[in-house]
Amino acid sequence: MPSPSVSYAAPVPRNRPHLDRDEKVEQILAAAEERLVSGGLAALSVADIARQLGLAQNAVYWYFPAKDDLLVATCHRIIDKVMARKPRGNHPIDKVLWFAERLAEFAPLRVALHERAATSKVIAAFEADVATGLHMLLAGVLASSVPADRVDVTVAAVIALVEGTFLGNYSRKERADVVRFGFEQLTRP
Amino acid sequence: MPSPSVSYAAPVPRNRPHLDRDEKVEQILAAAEERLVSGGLAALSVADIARQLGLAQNAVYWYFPAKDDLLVATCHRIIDKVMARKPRGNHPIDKVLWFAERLAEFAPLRVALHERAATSKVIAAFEADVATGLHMLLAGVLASSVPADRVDVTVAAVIALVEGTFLGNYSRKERADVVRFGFEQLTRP
DNA sequence: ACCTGAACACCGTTCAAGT
DNA sequence: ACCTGAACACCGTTCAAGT
Repeated sequence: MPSPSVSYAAPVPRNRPHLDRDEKVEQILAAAEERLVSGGLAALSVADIARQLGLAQNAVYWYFPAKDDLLVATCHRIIDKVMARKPRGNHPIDKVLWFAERLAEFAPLRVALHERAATSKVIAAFEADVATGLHMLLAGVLASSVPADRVDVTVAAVIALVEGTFLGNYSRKERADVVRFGFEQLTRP
Repeated sequence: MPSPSVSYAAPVPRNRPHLDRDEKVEQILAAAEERLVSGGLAALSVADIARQLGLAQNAVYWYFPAKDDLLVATCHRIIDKVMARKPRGNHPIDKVLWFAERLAEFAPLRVALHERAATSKVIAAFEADVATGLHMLLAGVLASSVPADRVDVTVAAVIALVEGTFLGNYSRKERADVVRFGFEQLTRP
């Protein structure tokens, strides 16, 4: 009779209730983030993640009922990481440049998110949330240096300026130059 | 013996060399444009187009060796249509607003193009071509109203501003307001 | 030159079943 | 609660073959 230590049919446990749930979610999100940041939406594949983790695809579907939910959760994770870090410098332009650089790291993600928002309600809602959050954040930064009746349109223009560079092939320095110039012009009295 | 007029097995001719080649390409491109403009890259499917035209998928692959080539050709077609129409008004701001509106009609396409450029060399090259073309066009428009040493950065900022609105959920009027304000500020001496 | 048929390797998603 | 296995309907792409 075969020794219990010899397991040729199931080298991987079929179930892992002993592991912490958050830890398992974390594994999935980490794998998703890696793919998403490096290669955009096209690189995010549920099947591929399951393969890497040695799971069946349905193991992922247990935690995230659809790919869009995984996408939203991953974006949330990334944004939280960014927000945890605080920008250096006190001048508005420094803060804006800092955010522009942080966001630029995830430019393909930003684009991918908008692509999916056309089809998925979950993604559209999330994108709207992030947009208003970003708008309010920047409005707070500009409140002291821009006349009140111009804050909204200025904020919208600055955000468009920054995000617009995501669609171009900018180097780090080129983007900084354009954003700096644009910001100074847009916030002139 | 069966009458030659009864054809139960092949109601559609298996080949159509009698049709003009350009006309067949046109059919494919029209179908592709329809999907691309309405639903972005996700809605562009070679299989789906072939289904609509009553062809095998390989019939499409005969004219376009890969999906990326079909995408580029469709974008070319759309851009040519836009460029064929001339903007009204002589002031720079009128021209910019006109272009912003035209481009906005194909915002999902612009985003989809950038998404694919990360993976496909064909798309990347096309995107770069369009970008330089647009840059030169706008530089010509601004040459008379902006100091020479500022033209490049101003053009880059204006393009980023316009394209940045494609990533937001703007109505026609909101976009016009933001672009108008942004353009006036960016081109101030 | 032009097109079909069939296959390949990949998706996201779902159902039924197991522990 | 958690996970597997198998299937479904869809992709883009390729090969071999037909006219």
